[in-house]
Amino acid sequence: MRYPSDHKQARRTQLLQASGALAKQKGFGNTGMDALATAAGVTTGALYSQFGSKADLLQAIVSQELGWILAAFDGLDSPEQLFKALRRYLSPVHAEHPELGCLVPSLGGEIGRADLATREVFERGMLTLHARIAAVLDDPDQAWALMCQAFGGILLARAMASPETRDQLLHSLVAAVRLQLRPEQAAEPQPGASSTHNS
Amino acid sequence: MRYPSDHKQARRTQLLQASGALAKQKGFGNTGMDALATAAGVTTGALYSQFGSKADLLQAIVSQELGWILAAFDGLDSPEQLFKALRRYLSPVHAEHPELGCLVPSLGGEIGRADLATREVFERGMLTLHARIAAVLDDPDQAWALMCQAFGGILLARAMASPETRDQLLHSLVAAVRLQLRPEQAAEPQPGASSTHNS
DNA sequence: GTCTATAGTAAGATAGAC
DNA sequence: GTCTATCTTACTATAGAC
Repeated sequence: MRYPSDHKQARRTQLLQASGALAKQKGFGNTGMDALATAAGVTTGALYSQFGSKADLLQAIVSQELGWILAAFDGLDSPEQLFKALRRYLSPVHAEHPELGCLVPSLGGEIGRADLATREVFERGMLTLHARIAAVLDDPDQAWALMCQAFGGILLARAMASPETRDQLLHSLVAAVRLQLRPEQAAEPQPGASSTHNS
Repeated sequence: MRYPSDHKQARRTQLLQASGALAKQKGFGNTGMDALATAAGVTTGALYSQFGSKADLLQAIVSQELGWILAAFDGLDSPEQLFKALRRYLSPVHAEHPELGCLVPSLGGEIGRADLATREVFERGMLTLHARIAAVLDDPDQAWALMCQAFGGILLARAMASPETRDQLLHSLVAAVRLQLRPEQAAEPQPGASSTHNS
C-alpha cells in the first residue's frame, strides 16, 4: 500500500507548508494552533492528530523549512555562484516576505528557546549548509561568517522602520559580500550604487 | 521638585531592566504581563500605570536595551578596539546568557513584527551604532557587515543544540572578524585554535 | 501609584460523533 | 483521521480600594 502513504506524506508536507508560512509571518509562539490549522485549511483536531503537541509541530516545521534554505544554496560549485545565491537571499523581496523566506531570521530566536530535539534538527541543517559553503570556499571560518551576515542582515532589515534604511543595509551587505568573494570585481560599474550613508 | 522625579526615573529604569531581562530570556510575546511584572517585583497594575499597553512596554524595553549595545561599542577609536569589542560580543558567555546580553539576537524577530513606533526607536539605535563603527573603519558597508555577522552569530549560536558546535561557530566568527579587521595579525599564535570542522 | 480582584478573551489540549 | 464541542488555563486589560 504505497499509494495512501504517498497521499499522507503529501498532505503532511502541505500542512507544514501552510502552517510554516504563517509561523514565519506572525511568529510561532504568538500564533495559536487554531490559526495555524485554519491557515492549512483544517481544524485543530486534525493538527493534533498529525502532531502530538505544539512543540512537535514546531520541530516538524523547522525540519521542513530547512529544505527551503538548503534549496536556496544548492548546486554551488564556485564562489561566483555562491555570491549570486547570497545576493538573491539578501534581496528586498526576501526582507518583505518572511512568509515565503528563510526560517532563520523569522524563527531563529524562538528556535533558540525551543526544546533540544528541535535544536538538534536545526543544527544538523545548519551544519549541512555550512559544509556545502565551506567546500566552495575552502574556508570554514568564512563560511560561517557569510551565513551569519546573511541571517543577521535579513533579521536587521526586517526590524527597520523605513524602507530606505532597510534597502541601504541590504545593498551594503551585498557590496561587502562581493568584496569578500570576488575581490577582483569589487568595483563594479554600477552608477549611483556606491555607499552614501547618513548617521 | 527634582528629587521625586529622579526616583521615578530610576524606578522606571529598574522596571525596564528586570522585565527586559525576562523578555530577552523567554521571548516577549511568550511572556505574560503578570510574569514581566513579577520579575520586576510589582504587579500588573503597576506595569499598566507606567506603560499603557504591552506594545508600549516593548517599545520602552527596546529603547532602554539599545543602551546596552551602544555601551558595548562605546569609545571605539581604532579597528583594534572594535575587534576587541566584537570578540567580547561573540563570546560563549554572551551566547549562554541572553538575559544579560544584546536585544537584537533575542528580540530581533519580534521587533520586526512590532509596530512602527517601536521599529523607529530600534532603527535610530542601529543607525547610531552603525555610524560609530563606520567612522572607525571609514567603510559603511563593512560596518553593516560586521554588525550583521555579530547579531547573526549570537542568534545562530543560541539555536544550536550542542555546545561544541556553538563554540566552534563563535570561534570561527572571531577568526573571520580578525581577518577583516587586522589582516596583518591574521595568524595569531594560538596552538590548537585553528579550524577543524566536521560536516 | 500600587495593590487586589476580576472581566472578557484566547490559548493548548482532549473527548466523542462520524 | 477529521470535525465539533468543550475543559482548563493563561492572557491583556480594567475597576476600585488604599
